[in-house]
Amino acid sequence: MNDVNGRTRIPGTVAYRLGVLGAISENRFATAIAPLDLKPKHVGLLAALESAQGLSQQELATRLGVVPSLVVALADHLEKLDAIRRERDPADRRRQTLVLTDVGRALLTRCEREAAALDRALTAQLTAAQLSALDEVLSLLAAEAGMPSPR
Amino acid sequence: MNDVNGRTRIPGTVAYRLGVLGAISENRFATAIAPLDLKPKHVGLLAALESAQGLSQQELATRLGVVPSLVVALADHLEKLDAIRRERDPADRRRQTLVLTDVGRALLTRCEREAAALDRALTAQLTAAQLSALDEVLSLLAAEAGMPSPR
DNA sequence: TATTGTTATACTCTATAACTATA
DNA sequence: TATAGTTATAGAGTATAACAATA
Repeated sequence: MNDVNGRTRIPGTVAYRLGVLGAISENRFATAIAPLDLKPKHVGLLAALESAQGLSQQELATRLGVVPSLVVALADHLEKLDAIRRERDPADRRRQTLVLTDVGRALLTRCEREAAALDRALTAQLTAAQLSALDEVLSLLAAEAGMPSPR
Repeated sequence: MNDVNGRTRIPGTVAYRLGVLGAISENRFATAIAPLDLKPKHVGLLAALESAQGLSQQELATRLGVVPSLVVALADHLEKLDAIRRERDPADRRRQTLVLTDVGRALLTRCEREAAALDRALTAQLTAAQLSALDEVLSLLAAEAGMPSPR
């Protein structure tokens, strides 16, 4: 597919194109949510919390594929926005359980709308068949890449 | 496609998945070429130079979608590796034309092999039909995203 | 006066490692 | 002694802005 005369041109590789496209997608999403004072990683944390309320920061770190100290920074910011609350686990007072507040849920909803709009713009030229092929292929690639998932 | 009960879940969006997948791809490529003392952006510059020899640093900055001062840093490093040479344009002595050396071409070839191997690993589970659908869809997405291309 | 390349500087993101408090 | 979270620190990467040389 990318080979010409047995040579693979870098800009034609799936890896290269995914990298560039991914950076553009993330940039656009970051721009869209900037007015909410959120960055993509914050949204990842909120989404992870929504699907599994009351995770500890360590668990979050694993799910998001980041280092625990980064979760601290993300949680600090989200707490300042009243989007989450930290609650001590009574059973083990070292652990802090993060819970989504109403404000956090509302923020997440607004982010979802932005993401949906971005998706529409991005996939505007795709037929329904191409769209479902994309969905399928992204899932296969994600599995192959061992993509950490907040789901 | 990503909507459940009229709600778009962030982790299901094309934008989100492209972002994560792109970051993973870039990381893997970065790891693969680290022994060559190169980063993905260096390879992007080499690839751009190969398809259009003798570009100025300004032109490169535009093609790569980065700021001119970053091209200086990338070119400094590549020059130290003897992968490129800077040549003053005799017609306009402010301009410096970057040219790929034999060392640079050899490095690029090794990067191409790494990229090809990465692609094989990434797309191992895809059928031929899915692979060509992916190719097509990536091109459409790239066009829609206004992806800067070193080609 | 405008443009090319460079340098100086600063900012964002994230990781590593040391530290505190609980266990 | 081990673990959850935090803090302090540092590094990579990249942008902005001031500057020098040339047009």
